[in-house]
Amino acid sequence: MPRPSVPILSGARIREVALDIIDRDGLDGLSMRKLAAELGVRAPSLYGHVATKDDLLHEVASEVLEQVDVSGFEAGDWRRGLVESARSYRAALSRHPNVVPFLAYGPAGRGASLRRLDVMHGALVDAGWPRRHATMIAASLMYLVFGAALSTFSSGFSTDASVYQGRYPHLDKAHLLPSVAEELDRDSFELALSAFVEGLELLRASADLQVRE
Amino acid sequence: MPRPSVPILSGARIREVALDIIDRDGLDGLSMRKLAAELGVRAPSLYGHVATKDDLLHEVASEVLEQVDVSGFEAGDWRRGLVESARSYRAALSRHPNVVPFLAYGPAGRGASLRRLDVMHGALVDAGWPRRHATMIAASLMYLVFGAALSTFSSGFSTDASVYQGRYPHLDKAHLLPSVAEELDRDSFELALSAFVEGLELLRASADLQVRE
DNA sequence: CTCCTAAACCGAACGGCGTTAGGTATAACG
DNA sequence: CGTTATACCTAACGCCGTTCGGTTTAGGAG
Repeated sequence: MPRPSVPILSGARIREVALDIIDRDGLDGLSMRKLAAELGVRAPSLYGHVATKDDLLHEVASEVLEQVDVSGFEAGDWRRGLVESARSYRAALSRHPNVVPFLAYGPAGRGASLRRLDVMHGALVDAGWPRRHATMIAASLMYLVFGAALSTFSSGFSTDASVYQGRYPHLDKAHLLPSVAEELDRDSFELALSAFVEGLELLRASADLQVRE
Repeated sequence: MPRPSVPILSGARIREVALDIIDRDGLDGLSMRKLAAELGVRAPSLYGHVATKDDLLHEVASEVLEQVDVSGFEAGDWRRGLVESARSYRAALSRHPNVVPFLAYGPAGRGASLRRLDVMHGALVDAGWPRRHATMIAASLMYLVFGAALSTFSSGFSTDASVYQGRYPHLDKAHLLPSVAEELDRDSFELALSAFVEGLELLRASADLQVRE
């Protein structure tokens, strides 16, 4: 058991299995002992590769966010950039929804995430938005994206139909089926996104903002 | 110490101190033993009043959300209703930001929270929005509100100015001061909110949606 | 006034957690 | 071939949520 001929563990493999467990069992379902067991190893061995569980979670979260693609801004169209980036964020997060609660504890305000925000900010400024507005627009998009990722809505609604029995007369009940809830969540996101971007365009046109086309 | 003449514990007092601890020490800073100690009691005694820690957290979260006021819809103006409800949500959540990560685990899809959504939904339908749109608009507002509550932006940015040293050329650095970050977060929220509502109005006017004034 | 029951707290303990200290066998290198 | 650093291990610490089985007393019944 000591010093195997070929190392069992590596940072990458640990992160991979950790993410698997989180996807399968939820954020609370991940323990260092379980993670070790699934790697064929005992818990303390992990600490040769990972400083702390919290560190590991940050690394996993970063890997998830690494999938986000903000290249939609490259075409020079800020609206298209916003829409496509938002969709990419949502896609990355909804691929691993159980990671989102961890992000809620306060994001890794560093690394790849910041780099993406920097790209967005630069593109918005290039499009003529004032720097402060660029910052606010980027922040707003994060609100939308992370809020949607919480899936507060569908996952909170789709369970336990009996609760609804005559109690909430206005709410329609179609979203009780998981598949419908999922579609509703996607449509809601698209609605929010397009309304937001259209609203920005309106603001740009109406206010004294000189925004380059 | 058994059976004091006047009971030390009550559900309300437990929730109150629990929320204090969460506000002060964060969500992870709350343990049943610490909570008991601050109430002048031992941990097992809590279980006479609370089924489980998770239950307690749900109760505390519900109390926080109880502060949300959706009466803005009563005037019959759906836009004002949306804006004022969103502000009320944000106010309630930013009063207790450390509770938000718990909400991220999946909201209590029941009780007061649903009742509020029902009010919103009803008001939107009364204003002429199709039921499905009403549902999506309510969901979108939740995205915005909870996303903003994560404070992903300012709290993630305002720390550790050294990280920025020349690395993210486009991001301005004004938000590194906490007070500025807070203001920026508020302004970003207002921007997102008004852009969203204006975008909805645009959608209402342009599409084949017959919405009553 | 007494008896009884139920309430409201307690100590001890269980299993699980993240993490550290110290040990051991082997792979890799000089 | 000897040494050293590697990559794993066992044991243990202190914390956690929670359960069990007391123990004392408040509050109502006769």
